[in-house]
Amino acid sequence: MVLSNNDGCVVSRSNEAKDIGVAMGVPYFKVAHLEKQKGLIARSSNYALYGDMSARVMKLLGEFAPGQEVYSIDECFLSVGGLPNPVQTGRDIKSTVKQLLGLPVCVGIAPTKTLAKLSNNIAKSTQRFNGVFDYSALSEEKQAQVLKAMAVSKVWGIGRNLNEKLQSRGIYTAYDLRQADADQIGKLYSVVVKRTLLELRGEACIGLEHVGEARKQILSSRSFGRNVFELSELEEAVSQYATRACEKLRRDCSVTSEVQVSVRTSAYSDNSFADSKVIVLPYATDDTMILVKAAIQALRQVYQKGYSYQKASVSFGKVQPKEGRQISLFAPSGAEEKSEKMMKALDAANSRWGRGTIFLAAEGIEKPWQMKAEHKSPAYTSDWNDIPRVRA
DNA sequence: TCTGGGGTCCTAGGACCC
DNA sequence: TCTGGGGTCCTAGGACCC
Repeated sequence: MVLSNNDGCVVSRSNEAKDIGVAMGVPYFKVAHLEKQKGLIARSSNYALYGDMSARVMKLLGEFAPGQEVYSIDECFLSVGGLPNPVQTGRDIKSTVKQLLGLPVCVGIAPTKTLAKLSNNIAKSTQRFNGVFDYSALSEEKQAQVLKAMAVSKVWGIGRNLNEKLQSRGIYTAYDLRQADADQIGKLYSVVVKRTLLELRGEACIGLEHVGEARKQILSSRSFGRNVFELSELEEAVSQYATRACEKLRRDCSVTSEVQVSVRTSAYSDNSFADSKVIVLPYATDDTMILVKAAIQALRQVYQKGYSYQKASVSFGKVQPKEGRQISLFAPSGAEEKSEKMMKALDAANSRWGRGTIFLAAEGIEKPWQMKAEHKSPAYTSDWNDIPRVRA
């Protein structure tokens, strides 16, 4: 099983782990005894490894179709409309990824994203389809049958809340939703649910998004490895999170003028506290030093002595493209160029010699608050020191 | 007695996703 | 003792404009 950040919860399980009763999302400490009793193996999240393997898979998949949207670390949509035999393409995808990268993938084929997700779900869970399921090739009766067998809660876009509301109106399956009155559903809930309904009918309402569009909000947030009481330690953490967020910001070629800092105690604590504060800058920037300073300023306003803090986060709002931004009328002349050069040098050094090669002293050195990752697998594909040894 | 019409922008909060 | 992180979109309501 794979654990969330800070070795907190179970976020992914092998079939063997499921078989011995490890539930999705349970806190690690509640199943840790199974390691000794049943041979359960826990791994900390390893984003360097997953990110690298994901990039390889996505690059490969992109070669199979004219259009691609990378939707998450392990999913993408391909537009196969113009291809002569989508099912064959699906099989080719599966065998190529397996051969070149050693990873199993499943393919769902349908006229809309919502139906494609649903089809993928079937490809994954029904053995006899061998990992490729084509909804569009089914007769109308078969399609209805498939939708009747699918709980509405499993439909993409229907979460817990909507599921409850829909059930109270007698809508239990994907089929029930598809047959409902679209305008009425739109009025009762939202256009989002109406779109989902239309997509189930095969009417494409959610287009393929362009890859590489800049984010509108950037967040860096972590739980601490142990509880934190002192402002000085929170300042270190907030400096580090702001630094991370700045790296993301510059990678997107964006700037921000709004820095929000949040802190909170554990939600399970008796003496709980949570607050946040926004600092608005006079002009948008991507300069780590300016943004860290703003973050610390916000933190000092939000900090209250006497609480046992569990988590802090830094988020940038009002994120906009760097190109064409409004520059400052009052910044000292030459400051922009200087900052530009400094950030370039910083990013170049950290990219070449590894994150944290050059950092602000405000982040601290020892970092006793750093999150836990006590069961981490090696970064096999992204760190020279961790390259698998075939023979020694 | 009777007080317009047509917009935009912003924010907080809720819902969803992986 | 111990309970994740990072996003998106939509809506309602307030404030404001001419």
